[in-house]
Amino acid sequence: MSKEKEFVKEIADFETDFPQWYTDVVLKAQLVDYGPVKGTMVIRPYGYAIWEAIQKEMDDRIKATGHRNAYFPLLIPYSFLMKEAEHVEGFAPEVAIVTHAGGEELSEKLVIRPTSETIIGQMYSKWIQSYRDLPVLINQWANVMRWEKTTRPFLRTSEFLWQEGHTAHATDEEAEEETIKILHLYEEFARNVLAMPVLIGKKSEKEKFAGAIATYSMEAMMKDGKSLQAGTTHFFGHNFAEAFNIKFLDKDGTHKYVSTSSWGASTRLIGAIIMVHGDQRGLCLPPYVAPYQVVIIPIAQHKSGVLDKAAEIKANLDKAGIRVSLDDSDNSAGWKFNEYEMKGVPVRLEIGPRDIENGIVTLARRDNGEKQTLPIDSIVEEMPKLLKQIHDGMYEKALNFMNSHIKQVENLDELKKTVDDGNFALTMWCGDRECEDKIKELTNASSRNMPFDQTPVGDKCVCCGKKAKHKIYFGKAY
RNA sequence: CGAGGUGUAGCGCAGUUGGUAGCGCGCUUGGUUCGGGACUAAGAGGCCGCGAGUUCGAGUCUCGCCACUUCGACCA
Repeated sequence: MSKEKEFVKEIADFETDFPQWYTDVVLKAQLVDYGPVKGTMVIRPYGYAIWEAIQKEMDDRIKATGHRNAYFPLLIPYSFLMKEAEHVEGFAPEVAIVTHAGGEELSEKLVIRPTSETIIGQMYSKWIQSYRDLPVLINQWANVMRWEKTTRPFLRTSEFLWQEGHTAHATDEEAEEETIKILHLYEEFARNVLAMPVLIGKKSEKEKFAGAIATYSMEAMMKDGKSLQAGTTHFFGHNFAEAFNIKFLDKDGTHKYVSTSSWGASTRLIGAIIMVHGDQRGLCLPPYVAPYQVVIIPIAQHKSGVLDKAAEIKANLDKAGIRVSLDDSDNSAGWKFNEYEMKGVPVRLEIGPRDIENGIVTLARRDNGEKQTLPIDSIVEEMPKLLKQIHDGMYEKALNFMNSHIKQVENLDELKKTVDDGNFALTMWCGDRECEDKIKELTNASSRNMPFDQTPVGDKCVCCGKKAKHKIYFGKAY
């Protein structure tokens, strides 16, 4: 067996053992390490750099829609969590609680935030007095903790990083409009930054957020045909306003409850990138979030001039704002090729004595494996165009994959077969919780969401056969 | 919480009937290499998960505990 095949064997087989492949890649590409506390992960510099790129792009978009960043405390009085009935029911089983501090038992237990609706609601009740104070549009970048029973790096960890937006509005219409506006922001972000196609729509009652009137989500399809909820937005109406007494004096001189929304996207997006774009060789990072967009591998670097030329190319790309790394370690060139392919670097430039003689570099694309040569003089000019091409190619490929794995179904047998084969099922549903539960029990698939385009694909519920109310996606999920 | 599995070098593992602690990778140093995971020589590295017991003697046998892990169950 060749060395190359042995290497490939080191990562679990992509086709047959996708979960293990995922874990291998996450650890071997040095995105994370397991933390000493069960269920936590240490995000290593290479993984964190992806998060920083996501943060920057997302933050720009959030601010462009008029939101501002703020920060609220990590610890929340236990009583706050208790104020909204559904919310406490949803989150109580998975919160971590601080009982002691300063060497004494606390008179009131403190919850480590699983999400910040409650503490932000408390503050909004102080801050909001008049219709002139509205809307309040605040976002925070923070860590949260949910004590999950089983965990997987990025996809479900006890502690994770996210942005959570919390808004308060004068009317329900305005608040719901906000949740849908942000959902579209998420979709645009996934498409243009992560090269990741998603399905957006409304969640069922069963799947919605604890305490919400309506929850919307973007669902991405992983390479094994399972779904990952990659971002959600929630419309609360008066639920939290009543629980936290958030009222304003309106123009007509009467006190009214505000209407609130919240929305979040987390480090789970990194897991989505891995499972949407990865392949048997490892990660394949979308150019706009890749910590290094280009890696330069000098060949026979001990020969005079090679490292100098490589450094010169790096300096020029640096100047042009391209994220670039030069690996001048004394590992062999072949080792480096495999290393950076596993780490998902979009573009590799090889520069050796032969290239220098000819005034060219050899260029290899991670996304499709194509190799070409490029005059050294044109690298800086060509690189942004190439990165765009790679991004577009990756989106196209993922979109084709998703579209070819969505099947219309009309009955339970078809639904089961479809999701078992690694597809999403698009179908009609009567809207009853009973049918949804039955589908989950029979097929292990859950409802994903109901698209905004509700053009029917039938008139009978896939489960009970009665008149259908909603067009909806079902799929197995992470 | 239920059922299984595993704890031995940084990582992955072997260790027979109880008798000096091993292998591969990685790491350090030197030499030869360098266009798809190079070769070679010499090194460093151990509380065998923790605690009790049996024994002349325990990585190995017995009991207890702890941790991790897989599959369920649970779950934004």
